[in-house]
Amino acid sequence: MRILLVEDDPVLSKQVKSSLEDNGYSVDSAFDGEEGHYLGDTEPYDAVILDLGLPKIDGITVLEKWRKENKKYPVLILTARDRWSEKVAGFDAGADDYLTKPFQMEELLARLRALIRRSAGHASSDIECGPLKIDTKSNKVFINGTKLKLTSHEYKIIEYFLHHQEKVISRTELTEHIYDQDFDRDSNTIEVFIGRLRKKLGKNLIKTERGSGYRLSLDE
Amino acid sequence: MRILLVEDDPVLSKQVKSSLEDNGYSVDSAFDGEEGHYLGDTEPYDAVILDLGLPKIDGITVLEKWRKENKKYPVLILTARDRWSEKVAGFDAGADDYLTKPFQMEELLARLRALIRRSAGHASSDIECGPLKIDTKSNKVFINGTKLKLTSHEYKIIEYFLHHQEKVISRTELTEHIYDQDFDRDSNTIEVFIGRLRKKLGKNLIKTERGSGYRLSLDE
DNA sequence: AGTAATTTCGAGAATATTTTTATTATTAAT
DNA sequence: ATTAATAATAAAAATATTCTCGAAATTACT
Repeated sequence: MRILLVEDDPVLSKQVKSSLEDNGYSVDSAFDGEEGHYLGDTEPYDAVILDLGLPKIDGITVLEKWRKENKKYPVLILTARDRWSEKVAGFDAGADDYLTKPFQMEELLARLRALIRRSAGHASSDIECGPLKIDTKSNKVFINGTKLKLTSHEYKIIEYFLHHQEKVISRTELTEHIYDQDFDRDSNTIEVFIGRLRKKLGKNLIKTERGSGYRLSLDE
Repeated sequence: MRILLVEDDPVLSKQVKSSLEDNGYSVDSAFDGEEGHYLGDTEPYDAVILDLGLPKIDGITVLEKWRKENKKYPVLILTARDRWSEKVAGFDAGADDYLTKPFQMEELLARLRALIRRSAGHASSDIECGPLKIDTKSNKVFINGTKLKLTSHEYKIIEYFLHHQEKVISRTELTEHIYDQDFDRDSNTIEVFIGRLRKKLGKNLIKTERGSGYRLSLDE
């Protein structure tokens, strides 16, 4: 984990940096707002610790700039002042947390852990198979990057296939996962859906395993 | 946004709840650890405010249970005690923020806003989607820079959408996050609100995903 | 407090889309 | 070549969504 520490007091900065490093972080230090802003702009940090009272550019301004430039890393503001109105301003400028000096190093470390843990919770939800890609969060389906329009049952089916690539899936298995419980399965609905999916996705992604079911696969 | 407030002091609880509601949140209250744990387990909250000193089950234990059960909502811990070692324990149990009593309501609101937007992956308090922009701190909505007049429910809905751009949101999910606990919902309220929002925002921002719900998105 | 204005809610009709069924055509295996 | 399994097509049925209008509830105003 890489941290940017923007703090003008050289004693405190050194002390915090060394504690962070003891705890396994890589730390870059900046000693004024300008330097801090530049580093935050150009390097990919996992979190930033930002003092408010800084030479050259004020901390809040630096933060606002980053947010305007769409920097997403979590920012923990560190400050001597303890007035709540300033905290409110800080949060609304895009700060994720606030800690007032003097502080216990353990508390800083705990807040930092919480911050990083939370910002890590936004992993992608994509699954792919060759030219086919779905985003399970937005229920979107792409073939070679262009979005397809699928109905909700079509989507359920292709999602099930993508979760079980290469596996032969019987009509029964598919039915059981698409519908809840009881369903008269002596109709040809599944076949119809497979047909429609093939028309939309291209002929050769869903193979038919005669006698057993279907299989999603790239190779022949 | 729907909030769970777990606080045993009835005076404070009532006071906080009413402030939250004034600011557009839907609030469920629990008055001991057991009730709190149960609610947090069964209802989908956008954030939880949790007191530490609770009857029946202690706050930290409740939090640990939730995290073990994989509950993801952000938790803000509220406590009279101000010793950092307890804070550290709270964070490591999975808390996302900490506020010590007594506190300024504005600070609680600011921390809550930060928590919710961060958990949705947004850095600053302005969230946009194409021509649409909201300011979550003043609850204002703009389309191409001009301010819109939305009713409070309309605002709640569009805010939820903006926090979850591109995600398909079912009517149920929407209902659960807009209203608190008791609400029948076998009416077409959601559809009516969607209709009105589309009239105000323009037809093509809120897509309907037939069979699943709605989605806020720019592309087709 | 009483009244007016606005907002929310509920029901039914109109519309649009998806799912199912039925039928016919095609394919693969023996 | 015959047969069973699968695919394609189109039309019917089921379902989901939008719209509109008025009643009820809430909020704002005097």
